[in-house]
Amino acid sequence: MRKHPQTHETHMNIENAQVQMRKGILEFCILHVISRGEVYASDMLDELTSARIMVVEGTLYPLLTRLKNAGLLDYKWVESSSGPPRKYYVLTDDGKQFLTAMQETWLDLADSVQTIIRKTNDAIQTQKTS
Amino acid sequence: MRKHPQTHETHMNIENAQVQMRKGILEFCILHVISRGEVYASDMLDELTSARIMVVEGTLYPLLTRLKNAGLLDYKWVESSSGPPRKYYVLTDDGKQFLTAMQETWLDLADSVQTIIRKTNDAIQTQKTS
DNA sequence: CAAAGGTACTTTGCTATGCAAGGTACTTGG
DNA sequence: CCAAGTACCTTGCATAGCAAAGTACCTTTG
Repeated sequence: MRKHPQTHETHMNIENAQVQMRKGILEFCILHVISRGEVYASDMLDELTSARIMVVEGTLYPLLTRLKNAGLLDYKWVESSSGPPRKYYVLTDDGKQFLTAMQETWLDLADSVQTIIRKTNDAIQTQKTS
Repeated sequence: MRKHPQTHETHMNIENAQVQMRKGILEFCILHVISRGEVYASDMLDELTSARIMVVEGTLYPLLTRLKNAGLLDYKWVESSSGPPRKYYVLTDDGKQFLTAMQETWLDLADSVQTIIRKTNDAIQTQKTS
């Protein structure tokens, strides 16, 4: 059964654009937070929220599972004095290496976007003075 | 009864991470390039490639269609002296407004990530001096 | 004009992944 | 036992990047 005609219906609003922009960067940010020392999911949620990077459970848990399966993370169960046990995560050696590579990617990307923005500003200046 | 963990087989390599990071930012970069003046797809590919933002036809054309359908872009056909006619794109007023909002989103995001990176560096310094 | 080659735009099928919502499981206190 | 709190997990869907294949138009060459 064929799908709808190719309407490309979208939710092209700024909220959705923000969601799209965050994609892929979450992974980087989470590795960063874990790199500082053992943390469990709620710690990460707090950390990221305080840095204004919105992330929810339904995103975080599958992501942690993927990173664990990829060998970038390891965890141990730790009893809590007030509730169920928690999974405390740490980076593996592969994870540390991966984080370094991602940081380079991020810095390159941020630089590239800065280049785009600057070129636009240059173009506007040229228009004004001509 | 706890179920078995799900496998979540992934391609957790740095190339894929780079792809993920670019998502959502492409839209912003393309709006930027178009904001400078009328361009057609090959112009955009050249511009973005020269800023080291990799993008291919299979990504660009559907994205342009989405942006057009969302009312952010408009285009006109222009004859070429050497080949088939080209679609020259411009931003609509909505598109300009949207670009402004996206730029704010980008700057916020870049700042948030910078905060994360700085906090990690602070944590490492504290570890060393303790 | 027919074939070949170049340029430009489009579509298909697949995959990854964010997310809302709902579910499972353990602990403590009444 | 039941209710509330905390923590971790799963399901189902939508978005969007991408490789590759397809369509269409134009120019050049014989």
